[in-house]
Amino acid sequence: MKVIQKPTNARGTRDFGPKEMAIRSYVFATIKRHFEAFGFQSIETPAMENLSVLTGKYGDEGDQLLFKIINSGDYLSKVNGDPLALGSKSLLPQISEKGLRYDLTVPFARFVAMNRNDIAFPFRRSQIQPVWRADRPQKGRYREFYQCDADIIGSDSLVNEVELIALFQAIFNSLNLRTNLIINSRKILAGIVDKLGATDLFVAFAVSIDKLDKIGWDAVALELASNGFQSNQIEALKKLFNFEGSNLDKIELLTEFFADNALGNEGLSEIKSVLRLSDLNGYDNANLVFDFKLARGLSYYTGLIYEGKSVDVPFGSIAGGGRYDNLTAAFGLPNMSGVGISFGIERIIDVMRELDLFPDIQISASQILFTYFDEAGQALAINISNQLRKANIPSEVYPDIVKIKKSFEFADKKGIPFVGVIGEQEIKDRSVSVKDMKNGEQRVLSISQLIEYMATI
RNA sequence: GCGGUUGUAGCUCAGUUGGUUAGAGUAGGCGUUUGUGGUGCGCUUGGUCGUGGGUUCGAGUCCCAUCAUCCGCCCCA
Repeated sequence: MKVIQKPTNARGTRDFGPKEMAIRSYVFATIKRHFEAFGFQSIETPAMENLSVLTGKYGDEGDQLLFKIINSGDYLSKVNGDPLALGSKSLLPQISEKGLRYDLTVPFARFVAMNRNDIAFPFRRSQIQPVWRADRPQKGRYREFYQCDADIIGSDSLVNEVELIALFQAIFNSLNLRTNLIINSRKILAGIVDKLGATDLFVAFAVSIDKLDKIGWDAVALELASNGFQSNQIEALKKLFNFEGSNLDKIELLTEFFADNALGNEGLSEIKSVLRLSDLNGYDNANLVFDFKLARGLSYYTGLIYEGKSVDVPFGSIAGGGRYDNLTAAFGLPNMSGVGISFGIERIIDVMRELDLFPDIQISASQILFTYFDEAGQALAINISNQLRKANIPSEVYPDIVKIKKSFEFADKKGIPFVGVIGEQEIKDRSVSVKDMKNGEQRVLSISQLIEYMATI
């Protein structure tokens, strides 16, 4: 038969074979373990949401990256007017009412608004599910990827921020990955433009400043100028943003800068509290860095924001989050402040792979493969295999009567560490010849001896 | 959405200024005398050269379009 079509993955998506899954499971399990240790309760939400839930939460850019699902049935027949004349923009709402989730936070906000009466606040929820973005894929960027979210909603205490920082540190400590957790407050950024008398330029300011590390001050200054900043304002910003120093030095600098600016000072005192409470944790490979350049894109953040980065591999951020005060208001539940952090497992894995931090991840497979020469051997193999499984020893039976060499090659290729041979003599004695594939040693064991032996491996 | 890169066997790639039946390594299959794998040796399957047009006596090679890929930008995990 001729293959008409070359099979490929949809753009920006990947398959995960057994080897990748072993790695992924390990990272997922680590994250999950810490989520549970901090008392987060896991939930799941559907892959698709009504577009009304998703749109308008991520800014214009985000809205464009939403995957829309076309309505079922003869969707064109229900369109009001000539579809072609309408144009994509006005046609869209008529032919699509659902979309794939873009992150886990907005669906969570919907969940909270819907279940407000059943939830004990403050609610700690964790959620590990894939999200989809119609982005152009490139290095470290996919169209389908998992997020691992932990949020605390229904409390505006800074203790929650501190807890999430501790969670961040605990996870990367376990993964043995050196990271910086960069923190800032949207209030500080807002305070800065306030102080300069450029309050309405906040968004342009945040976007440009965020790029400072990447493109350098001169390019940022140009961008600021083209966005309407005056040269004296840019001079003032230059002084702030070219400053180098410790967390405390930066706080000192800003204290002076803000003077009587209420918003800026509020942000600053939040940072101070968080730093003070977090200093007690004592994790040494997850540094806490206050950096008032950090802006972050998602438009719903209102207070403290964070971003985790690998120290050794520059790869964009591998975790991020912040406080959002009004997210559930869009779903009819006002005054519900929340704070969350999201771990980008795809990038964490990419970074760890780069650093070769997966030393002895075992691909799960059977511990022993049974092979035989005839139907009597086959029956005994099935029987013994089931006895082993009852003792929690993964095992499998080679499905065919073949040259024994073949089944040994199979075990070798699959990484099964033991092969049990059941021939005439073994059937008579109800025993198994067990070969250790690593060193080639072979011994004859009774069934009960085999179970005992395999259990000690 | 914008700019660039690359598309030849399952995978990694070669293919000389367009010239006969398109190559290698690796993976796969068979064998190496039949109750024993990893290295060796021998044989072997497998490609309408991303797709569709065009130029030419002749196209894997040149031109156009299209799709996919990877890398930047925007934005983001």
